[in-house]
Amino acid sequence: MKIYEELQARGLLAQLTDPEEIRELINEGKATFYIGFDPTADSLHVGHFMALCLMKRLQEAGNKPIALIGGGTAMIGDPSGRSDMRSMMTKETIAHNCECFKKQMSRFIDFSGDKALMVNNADWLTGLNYIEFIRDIGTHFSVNRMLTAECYKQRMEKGLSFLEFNYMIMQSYDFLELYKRYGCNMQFGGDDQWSNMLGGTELIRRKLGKDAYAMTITLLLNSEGKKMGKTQKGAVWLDPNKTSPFEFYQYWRNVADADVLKCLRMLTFLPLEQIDEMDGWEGSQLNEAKEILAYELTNLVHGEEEAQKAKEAAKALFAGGGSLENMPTVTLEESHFMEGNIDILGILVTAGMAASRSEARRAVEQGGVTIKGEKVTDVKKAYSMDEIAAEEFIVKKGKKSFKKIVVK
RNA sequence: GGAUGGAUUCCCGAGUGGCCAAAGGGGACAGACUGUAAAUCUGCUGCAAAUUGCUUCGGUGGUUCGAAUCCACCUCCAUCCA
Repeated sequence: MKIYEELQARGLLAQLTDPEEIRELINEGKATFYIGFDPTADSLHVGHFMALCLMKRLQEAGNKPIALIGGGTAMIGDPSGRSDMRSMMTKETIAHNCECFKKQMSRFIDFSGDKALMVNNADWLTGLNYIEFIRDIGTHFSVNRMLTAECYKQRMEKGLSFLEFNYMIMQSYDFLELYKRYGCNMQFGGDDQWSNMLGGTELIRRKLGKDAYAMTITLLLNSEGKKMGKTQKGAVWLDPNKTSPFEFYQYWRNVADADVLKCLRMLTFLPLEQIDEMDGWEGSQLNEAKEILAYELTNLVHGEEEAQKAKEAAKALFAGGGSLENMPTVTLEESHFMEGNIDILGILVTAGMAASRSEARRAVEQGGVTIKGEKVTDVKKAYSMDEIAAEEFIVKKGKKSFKKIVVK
């Protein structure tokens, strides 16, 4: 099975400008393609992960990826899929984020030799001369047409600033620039980028008379139609300091039944035959598929050792047995204790399991807190330093939140 | 530049002088049921030394015994006119 067919079978392809041409291009390994990443945070998240996997897959098939970091476009902000304006970021923040992105990407993509490139569009965008630019590029864009694009339509109701309106033009210009500099003939992106991407292919045609292609990746939505990789607390990050491998593992361990197979197909590198076998699984057997999914993804992002640890910890907590070694641990310092004691509310707050003492109090009052297997009913219950240090001090809040407490 | 409408807690949204830490819904959290799923039901949802105290309704001042609510100025947003 060639790469194009594989991508299709995994359900990754959404929209393509020219399916036949693209198929030939990537199957022959003749594509030089780019994917843009806006450095809006200091870590990549699950949404980017899909794009990275795609780059990896295509690179393995002999194509050349360019990772474009949007240091320039980040200063504008993409209005696609947003109902309100982005808050503006400072140049310093953007520069910092770009650095973080670079580090993380190197884990997935082989940048050695000439196999892949990483460039920053700030290199060509920040120096642009306004008059020259609008004469040169602006003439090729019809406002009437731009307004019919889906990404702007949504914003017509809420309001759209001229700044953001320019995003599409900037992104199109990126494509043109990459085509000229590196012979980049294809762009990939999330499905919400479609109209921005088409802008680029058209600009290249008008400006250079050449063909370029665009292809979008299916957005990973859960069965409720919401973007996956987001929790209430924010995105699921790839940076272990922002989302620990254990949390990362748990996120995938807990996906809804309806989403497991889709995730396996779209996110993992497991052979399709193996995934197809799981397709018939139901009930508790489907639970195993979730374990596989969680393990595979943690392995990809954090490595085998971390994946194994997360799996062990999960087993220990939920199924009994397994090792308690690798459970997320919180270390208390002497300053956390008042006269040698710390109360239950203090433990919950310090461990990050409750945002405030009030919240912790509620959890205890409702019978949601267990320590060393025993339910805590007294809000005022306190523990001494020795008690905590003596044996495995496991705090459980609710069904899925566990922390091991140790004393420094 | 002019006219009008608006800004309320995580989100949507009610509240036009005390009965307001602020209705209702969503979400989150906790409990029951379960498979670490979904659905359903129940509780809960500003903070704290907790039958009490403190801080919140875009911002700053003011009126009042008392202001989310009235007044002045400011900031931001939307719609229409230019």
